[in-house]
Amino acid sequence: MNTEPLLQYISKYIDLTKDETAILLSKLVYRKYLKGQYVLQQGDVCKHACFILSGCTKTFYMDNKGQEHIVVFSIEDWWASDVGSFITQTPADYNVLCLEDTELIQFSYEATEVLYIEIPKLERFYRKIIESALAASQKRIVHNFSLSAKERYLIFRDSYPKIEQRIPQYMIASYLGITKEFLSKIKSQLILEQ
Amino acid sequence: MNTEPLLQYISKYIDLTKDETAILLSKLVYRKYLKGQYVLQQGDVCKHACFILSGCTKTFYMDNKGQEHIVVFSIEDWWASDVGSFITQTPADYNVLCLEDTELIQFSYEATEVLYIEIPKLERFYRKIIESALAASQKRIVHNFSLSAKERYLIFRDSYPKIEQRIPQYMIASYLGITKEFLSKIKSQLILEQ
DNA sequence: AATAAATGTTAAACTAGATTAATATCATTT
DNA sequence: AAATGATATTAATCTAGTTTAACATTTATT
Repeated sequence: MNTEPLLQYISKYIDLTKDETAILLSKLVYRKYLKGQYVLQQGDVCKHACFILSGCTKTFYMDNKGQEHIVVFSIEDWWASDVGSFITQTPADYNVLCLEDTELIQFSYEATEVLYIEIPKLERFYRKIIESALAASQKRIVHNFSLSAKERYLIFRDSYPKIEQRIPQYMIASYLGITKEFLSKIKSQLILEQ
Repeated sequence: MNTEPLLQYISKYIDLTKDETAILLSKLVYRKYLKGQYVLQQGDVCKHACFILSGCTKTFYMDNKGQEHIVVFSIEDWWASDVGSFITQTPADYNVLCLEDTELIQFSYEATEVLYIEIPKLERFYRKIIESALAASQKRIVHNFSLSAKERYLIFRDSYPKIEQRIPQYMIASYLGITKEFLSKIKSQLILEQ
């Protein structure tokens, strides 16, 4: 497995010695999924936090009316998992599905528990990642309340230009919390405006 | 200051020795606010993570149309701060205002940095808290998309029965992301139904 | 190249929730 | 007990976003 992207990523937060790096890598598992495969299905326990090397996933929730709601898209150098399920080892609320062939590195729950003890620094690393994810999540709640669908779309487009091009429009609508028809309307409006 | 509630709370996640507890307490500051006072104002840097001993705060965001959006209510045994601002030490997006006279324990940013080094176990403690907060925040995003205002109100009422009684209805409406008039309508509907 | 499958657009009718505005209730102060 | 300010209700009108349904376009498959 190509561990460079992960080590690079970790080094932004903490410094690992050679020995520590060796321990870390010995606990990790490489896994490749094909487009259309599930990394996690709601109802199953999320046994791995996954660091994406290549490809793209959507994390979504299927409500009791059978409607799909996309929580987040994940691409290279980011994570895919159901945090709630992973930390409590209880059934997941979310599905993680590959939108492209996807290579990732799995941190199993057991491995993280051991790693936190063997390399306490990793607590700090993981804490920092989760802190930023929480800040982003809270900002999204506020945006959903205070901004119109059009404003939210513009922010999404600016924040994730790379993602927009790789993903069908109806999924972006689901991420924004609107229908595909309405997103289509917004886009044609934007074209008229400029 | 009465440190019992905090120590009790921490002990749910990690075990501290007497020495560690002493170090921890030596870095903390007790602070009392009156009803109506700000613990944090948007634009200021969030210099403290605050553990609430008594009282109640609202964390809210004032949008550019002058509208207030409540992100969270915090009471005894919970935290109040702007995580994003605190971890990056950049200006806050949120305000934290006391809805009652409020006693709290301040963890300054500098103190937490020192404490993480002196008592590495605290990384684990804080990581776990943040993880649950993230899981809760993600669940809220999905709820806001997939549930009607009425369903969201019922979930709020069930999840935070203690909070509902202490807080004016128009603030609960703001937390739910609806107008006070519409919440009023929902409540009268619920009365008719039963 | 032809067909099927997936994705995107348009427009009309509809609804959850917002806005406005008037009135009612409750708590606090004088 | 009257008066003030804060909170809550009700009803009419309005709008952002949904639903339904028909059609258009792009992509993948044979």
